[in-house]
Amino acid sequence: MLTQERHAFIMEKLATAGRVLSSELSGELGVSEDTIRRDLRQLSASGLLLKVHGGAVPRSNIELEFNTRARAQLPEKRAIAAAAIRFLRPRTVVFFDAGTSVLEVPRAVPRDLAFTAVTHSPLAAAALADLPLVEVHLIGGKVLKRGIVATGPDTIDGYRKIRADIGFFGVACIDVEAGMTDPSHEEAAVKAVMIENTATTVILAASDKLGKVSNFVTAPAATFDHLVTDAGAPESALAAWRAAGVDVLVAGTSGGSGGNGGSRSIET
Amino acid sequence: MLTQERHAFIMEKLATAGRVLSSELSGELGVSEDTIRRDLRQLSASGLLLKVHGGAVPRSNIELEFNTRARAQLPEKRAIAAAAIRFLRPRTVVFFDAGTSVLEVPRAVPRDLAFTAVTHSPLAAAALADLPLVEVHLIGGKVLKRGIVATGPDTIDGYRKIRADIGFFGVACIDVEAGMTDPSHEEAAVKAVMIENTATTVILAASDKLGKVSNFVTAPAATFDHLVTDAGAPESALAAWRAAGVDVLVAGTSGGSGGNGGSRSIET
DNA sequence: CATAATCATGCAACAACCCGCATAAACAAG
DNA sequence: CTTGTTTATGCGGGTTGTTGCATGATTATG
Repeated sequence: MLTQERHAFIMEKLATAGRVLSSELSGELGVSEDTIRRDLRQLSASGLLLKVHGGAVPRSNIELEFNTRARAQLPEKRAIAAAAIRFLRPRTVVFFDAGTSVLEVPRAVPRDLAFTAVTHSPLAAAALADLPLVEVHLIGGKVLKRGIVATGPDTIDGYRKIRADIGFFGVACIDVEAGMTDPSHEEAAVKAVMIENTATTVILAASDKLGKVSNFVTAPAATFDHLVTDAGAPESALAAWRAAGVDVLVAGTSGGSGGNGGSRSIET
Repeated sequence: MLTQERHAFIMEKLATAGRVLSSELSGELGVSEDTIRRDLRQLSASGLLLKVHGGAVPRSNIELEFNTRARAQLPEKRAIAAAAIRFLRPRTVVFFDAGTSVLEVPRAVPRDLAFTAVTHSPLAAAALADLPLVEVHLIGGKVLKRGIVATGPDTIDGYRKIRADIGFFGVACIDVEAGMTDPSHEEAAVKAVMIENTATTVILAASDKLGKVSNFVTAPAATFDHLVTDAGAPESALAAWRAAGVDVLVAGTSGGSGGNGGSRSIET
C-alpha cells in the first residue's frame, strides 16, 4: 500500500468518523503504529489535521483549533493581560487588536470599570460584551478564517474614523530592529492604521515572540509606548527595548513605570 | 475515547444543560471522577468554563444568559435551521440575522457549499468562519449586550451597501396582521434595512413566536417569501400566512414548496 | 458541630510517544 | 547489470502523558 493511499484513507476516515485512533488505523491498514504516527505527524505538519494523544481530530473545527492556540502558554498570556490592565483608565476609548493574548485582557478587567472598547475581532467583542459598563464598538470587514478577525478596506475605514487613547496589540513577530512585522499582509495593514490612530500603544508579546521577524512591516519599534512580556524574556533584549525609548513591563514582577510618559496626547 | 472528545462532550453538555456534574459525567463517559475533575481543571484553566464544587458552570453571565436562551427549544430550532438550508444556493450572497435560531443554521450547512455570508452578529461570524468554502463578511457597529449583536448607523450603512440573494431572519415577534415587530428600536431598524436589500427573505420562527406583537415594526407580513416554523404551530395560523402569499414550511414534515416563487429578483 | 460528599495530591501501572538505527524496497546513474 | 542513494518501514529503548486508586484536606449541609 502506498503512503499516499494511506494518507487518503486517513483523511477520508477522519472526515466521516470525526476522529481517528493510531491503534485502529494500525490494524485497518496493516502497518505498525509508528508508521501511522509518522503519517499523522506529516498530515499535521501540512495542516490537514490536528494530532492529539492517541490519534487525530479534524483541523476544520476552528473553535477547537483556536482554543488549542489560546491554551498555548496560557499562564503567561494571563499574566501579561493582568499586568497590561494597569494602563486602562476610566472613560477612555480603547482599541483591542485580535490575538490570543489580547483576548485575555477583557477577562482580567475589573467589572466596575467604564470605558469604550473598539475591536475588529468577533471573539473579543463577545468577551467585552460581558463587561456591564463597557460600551463595545465592533469594526466590520472580511473575516479571515485563520484568526477569526475582520480585515480589508471596510475594517481600515472603520478605524480611520476613530482615535483611541489606548490600544492593546497582539503580535506574531516583534523585534527591536525590524519593529512589528506580520505574516499576513491584510492584518498588518489593519494594525498599521490602528497604531496611527492610537495615543498610547501597548504591545502584548509572549517572550517567544521577541526577536522574530516576518514579511510585512506594521510599525517601527520606536512607535510603541509600552511592551508587556513575561519572565522568559532575556534581559539583554529588554535593555535594547528600553534603549529604544519603550517602557518595558515584565508580567509577574514589579517592573515598568506604569505611567504613560512616552505617549502622544490627543484631544478628547 | 480521546481526551479531546471528552472535552467536546463536556462543553456541549454545558452549553445545552447550563451546568455539568462531575458524578454524572463520570457515569456518562465511563471514566473515573478524578479524570473528569482533571478535564474540568484543564478547561477551566483555558477559560472555557468555571469550575465549581461538584461540577462546572459556563464562564460568564452573558454566556449563561445566552446559553439559557439558546437551549430553550433547541431541538425545534435545530429542526427549523436544518429545514431552512434548502433555500441556500451555491455562489449566492446570504444575510444572517442575529438570534439563536439563525445561529443554528451555519451548523447545519454542508461543508462543501460555497457562498458569501454577511452578518452583524459576532457569534454568527465565528460559527460561519468554521465553514471552509464560505466567505464571511462582518458588519460592524455598536454592540448591544443583550443579544451580542451590532446595531446603529454603522451597521445600517454597512447593510445599505450590500444586496443579498437570500436572508435568514430570526424574530422576537411575528404576526400575520402586524407583521414582524421587535422590542428593540435599534435592532428593528437594522432588520428593516436588511429586509429591504434581500431578494428572498426566510423567517425562522419557533411556533411560540407566532401571533406575538411588539412595539417597533420591522416589516409587514406580505414582505416575506418563506416562513419556517416547527410542528407546534396551529394550522389556522399557517393557513393565514399562506393566504397572505407567504410560503410556509413546517420543520420535520414535507411541507413547503422549496422554491422561490414569491421572490423579487435582483441583479447579480 | 457532625456527616457525607467533594477535592487535591502523590503514586504506580500502562499506553502512547519520540528518537535513532537497521533493513529493504525503489530509484537514478554509470 | 551493478552500484550508490533515497525513501519507507519496523523495532528497541528511553521518555512522556494519561488514568485510576489511596490518602488526607476541604467544603457543603442539616
